[in-house]
Amino acid sequence: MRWNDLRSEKCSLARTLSVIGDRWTLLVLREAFLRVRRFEDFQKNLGIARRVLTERLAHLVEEGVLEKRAYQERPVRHEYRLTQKGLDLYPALMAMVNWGDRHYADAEGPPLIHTHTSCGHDFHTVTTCSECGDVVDPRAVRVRPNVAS
Amino acid sequence: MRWNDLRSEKCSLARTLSVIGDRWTLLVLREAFLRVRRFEDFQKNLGIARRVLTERLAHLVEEGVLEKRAYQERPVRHEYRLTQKGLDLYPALMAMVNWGDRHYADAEGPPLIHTHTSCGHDFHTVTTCSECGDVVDPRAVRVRPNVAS
DNA sequence: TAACTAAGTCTTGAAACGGAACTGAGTTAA
DNA sequence: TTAACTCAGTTCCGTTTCAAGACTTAGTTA
Repeated sequence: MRWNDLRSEKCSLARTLSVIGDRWTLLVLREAFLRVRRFEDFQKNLGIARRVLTERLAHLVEEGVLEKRAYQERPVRHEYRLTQKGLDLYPALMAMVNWGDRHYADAEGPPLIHTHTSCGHDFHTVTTCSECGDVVDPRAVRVRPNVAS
Repeated sequence: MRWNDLRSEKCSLARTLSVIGDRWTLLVLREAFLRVRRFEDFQKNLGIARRVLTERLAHLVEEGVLEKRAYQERPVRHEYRLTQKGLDLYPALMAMVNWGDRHYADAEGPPLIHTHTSCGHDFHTVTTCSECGDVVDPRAVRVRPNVAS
């Protein structure tokens, strides 16, 4: 299976992976969530090959995850900002951060502390059921194909 | 940056990606969550190159995400099962599935329907704050380095 | 005029991948 | 009791992608 085939799979995970499913893209998005916006800054922070960065940014723009806009003319310089669709990836990123925090933190604890400004506390994300609000245990989930589709 | 360097980054996302950060690994885990356990079944369902599958399964076993156990002797045959650490990846997988459902579903809706057996409803996951229980908006989060670490 | 900056593009050798054939231990069918 | 089959890999080879670093372009500052 090739990258482009992923997009046409009847699977939302595969479709998501066709957009963000490689290591560099996720790290680019990490930087974007940390408010990095410029090519040079992405490149310096990540040590990514410039050609690969060019290609990944273009792909994310094409998919509507990032928006490219000029922040000055003469010379024209662009920045890359998360769109709403990009912000919607936050739960996925945070779920991975949480897993890393839980299973790969060193003795001093996780590398970053997250504060929820609306309640004022340091926090981590919790994955709950949209219907009953309880924490979701994967063993309590059954899956069936959507017959309509 | 090479794959192995990711592991030693002071970033939980990078560390997580060093384990599950490539397209095939995530698809292998999708199958595992759908209760696939055998080499041949992973291979057939995914169309993955056998060498790549061998390598990914070994890596996931090494990291403690999957457990390899014999399900018969004579001839010895093994199966791969999610460990608790593997099950802990459920929020990450589901967050990606949700994003795909939201942004890439076709007219008939998402490919799969998930039912929460403990409340009986079809559902999707919601990412909430561990402290106040509200849905987390990324714009309401501030991040700081863990000074202890 | 010279150095500098941002945002790329180009080149080259190394690593990873896809596809398909091959292996080996044991089992079932003729 | 040989032939075909199954599962779980391993090997080989040509193609694709990647890493690293040099080069380019448009305009700015010293």
